Amino acid sequence: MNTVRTRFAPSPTGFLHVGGIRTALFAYLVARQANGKFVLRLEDTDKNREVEGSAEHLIASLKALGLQYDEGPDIGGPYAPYKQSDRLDIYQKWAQRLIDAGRAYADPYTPAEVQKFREEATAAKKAFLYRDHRPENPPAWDGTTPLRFKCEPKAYAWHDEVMGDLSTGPEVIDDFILMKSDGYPTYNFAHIVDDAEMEITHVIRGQEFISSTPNYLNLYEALGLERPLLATMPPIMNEQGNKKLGKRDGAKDVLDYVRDGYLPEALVSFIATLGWNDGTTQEVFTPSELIAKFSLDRVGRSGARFDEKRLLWVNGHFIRELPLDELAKRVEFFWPDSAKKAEEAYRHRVLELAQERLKTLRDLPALTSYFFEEPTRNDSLVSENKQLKKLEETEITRLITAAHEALERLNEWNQDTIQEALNQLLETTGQKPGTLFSLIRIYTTWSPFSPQLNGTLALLGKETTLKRLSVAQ
RNA sequence: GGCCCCGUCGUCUAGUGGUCCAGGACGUCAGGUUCUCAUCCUGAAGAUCAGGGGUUCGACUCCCCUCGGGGUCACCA
Repeated sequence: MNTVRTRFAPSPTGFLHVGGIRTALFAYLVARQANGKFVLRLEDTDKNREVEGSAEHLIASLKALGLQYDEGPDIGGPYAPYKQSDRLDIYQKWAQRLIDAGRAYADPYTPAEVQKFREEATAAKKAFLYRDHRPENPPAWDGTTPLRFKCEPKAYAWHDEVMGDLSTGPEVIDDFILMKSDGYPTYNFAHIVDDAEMEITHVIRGQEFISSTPNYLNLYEALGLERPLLATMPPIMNEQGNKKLGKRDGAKDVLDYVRDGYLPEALVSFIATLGWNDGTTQEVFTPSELIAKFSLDRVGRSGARFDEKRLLWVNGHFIRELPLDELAKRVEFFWPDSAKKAEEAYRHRVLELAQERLKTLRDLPALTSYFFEEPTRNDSLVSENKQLKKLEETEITRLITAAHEALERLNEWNQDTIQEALNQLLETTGQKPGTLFSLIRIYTTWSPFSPQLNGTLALLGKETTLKRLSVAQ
């Protein structure tokens, strides 16, 4: 049995969004699961569309999600180079083979002439086929015109690892362009050559390629190549579900999700379960679970919408599952500035209180700033509070003062002693917890919400707590 | 328009002829955890399985048609 080799072959024409990353993820999982190799190949044969810096961006995105490849343009490998623009001689060689075999020929038409053929077909409500205009005696190819594949039209039936059995008639087979007049190969040609040269065993790609697959099958035959296993992914749709998710309608850069405080493993689990599940009721998967359980034949065939709400839930789930030490490392860049001066151990304890409240790491400052800096008094928190708005000003002062006194008497300052003091305070003041505790919380944090009161005060410390409670008068 | 693919709660999905008047999760709503937010727990609403024909003793599951959605028909990938 040959080693499984999968590849992710993006073109460096922009950032990597969640739709693209899923293909990469599945290719990665298939390779890891089989103890095979995952290859990154850059398909940079369209110099007009190439975007400066996007190759680096692509690489950074894969690494951010932990999809480490074994061979690639930046790390090399046994089948280098991994950038198509560095492999032009290879395509040239394979093109020559087709020419020699009489299976490729120079396109003698001007672009305008081809365009005219196309318009005629459209006017006749027919699909355009170049081969209907195949020249009888094409000139020798000198590299300045497109080189076309001389196809052999026929019906195909083939198996797709995800889509199942597919078939088409001969009417979809055409003389597509192999080499462009600028000397670069087309995707259609280059990927087949490269997959063969790089001994790729599984071609995992999006469904936009499904209709050209019969043409690829035809080319494999002409080249005498055994075709790899084919797996076609269903599209990821936008939130409205009416279009393939694309950059134009809100598909976000995966690195933006990381910057916004999403955990890589949450992104990975969420994206994997967009169209795949293991058949049980398990909803979230760690990366190693995915490697163990993933299978192409359990990938669904219909398009799935990208639901941010669910992603948020998955992210919160992973945040809560993280050991505190690990979470501390992950939030390093998300602390508010004021926290950076605080001691590590203190930050750790704040984080512990915040952990179950975080949906994204980015929520951290809003949830914890009052532990590190003096909060800004905001009386609307009192006046708009259901329990507190009916309290007289003098009553508020009385309660805060009483709280100050009761807490000031404490010799030991911890959650338990504080809770005890608060409980006694309920009795002596005759107030309900909903009133008294809310009031104390607001005066000590000036935040719309905070962790449980005794824990908050314990962490704030006696000095800070008393100071904030004496602002009352 | 031709060709190809797809169609189960708002969303992600389980379901491969009977155990499904359809299960789980997100979201929503209600309640509980001495206060808020979150977590956690409990419960509720929510799908005539796109529609119509078949086949069958019996169809979400098989076949056909219709409708809806998507993809493709580039010297883009």
